[in-house]
Amino acid sequence: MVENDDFDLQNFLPYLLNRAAEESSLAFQQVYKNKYGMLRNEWRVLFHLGAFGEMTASSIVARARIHKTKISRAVQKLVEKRFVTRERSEDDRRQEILRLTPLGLAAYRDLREVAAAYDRTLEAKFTKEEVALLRGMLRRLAERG
Amino acid sequence: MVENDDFDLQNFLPYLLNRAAEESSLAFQQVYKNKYGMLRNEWRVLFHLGAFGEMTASSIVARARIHKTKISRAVQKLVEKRFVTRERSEDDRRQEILRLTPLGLAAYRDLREVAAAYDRTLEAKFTKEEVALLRGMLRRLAERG
DNA sequence: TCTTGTTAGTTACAAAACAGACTATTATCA
DNA sequence: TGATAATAGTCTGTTTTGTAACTAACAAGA
Repeated sequence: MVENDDFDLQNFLPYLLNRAAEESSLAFQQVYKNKYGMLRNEWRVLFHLGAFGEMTASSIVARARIHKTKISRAVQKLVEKRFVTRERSEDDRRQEILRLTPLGLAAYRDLREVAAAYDRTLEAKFTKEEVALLRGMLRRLAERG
Repeated sequence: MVENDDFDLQNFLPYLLNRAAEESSLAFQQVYKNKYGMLRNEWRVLFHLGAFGEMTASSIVARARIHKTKISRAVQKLVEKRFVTRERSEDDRRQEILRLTPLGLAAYRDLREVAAAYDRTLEAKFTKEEVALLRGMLRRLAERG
């Protein structure tokens, strides 16, 4: 029987990452959920459109690595909320060009401020160097494969 | 509409943490899902029982910070799979004492090996010092509040 | 033209998560 | 003691997600 008393669940990186991700998402989640009735995928789409300008659903899929069915549903909700418009592309009529409405832009700007402020409170737990290292490591862990 | 601002979604810690958590959970998830038909909360319960011995549902709730309805359902599934037994406590008849069966223990040991090996491949991306720092930071981020 | 294949996005149905009500048992305290 | 609150755990109805099939538009070769 294989014994491995060195293994500790509390040190298992996927476990720690999940716990940290869940806990650190809570406070921000309260805001976009209570103030704008959004779900996680909705603010992600909103932020992509706010940050990168008009995009198609598939370009958001490629950039955010969220499954296309989630994007599809998030876009539907955002259109219902009048935060986003969609227009069929002339170049390729399969594509829909997504854009923020003025209402969506206002929500984006508001939430972006909230996110930036919240990020600063998270960063304040560590030194600048630690935060930079953490971001780099998280990026490597988030890579495919 | 690309705006000039200092906030970058790609640097937002909750976003990075979620991405890293999702990506780093995938490979291990394949194993406990395909090999044992388990869900995330099921392996978490299994690992708690394997690591700490017999526990009640509420002590797992306290330790793992998973909602009690999730624990309840995970335990039901594990009992159906013959990995776990439950016995009503004599001291407090509201409580149920959960224990791994020999089958459950074997699954735990197998998955623990897989987890340990997988953790080593994640760690191999960084230096020992970086990994230690990462764990410390993730723990602080996972703290309440 | 006629396949055959690819891509954009939606839909349908099952699986799973979430939230709150609920039962049963124990604890507290006037 | 009796009233009230707290705790352990389950159940139920509603959302949300996951998976795969689907429509529609484009593309490329024979």
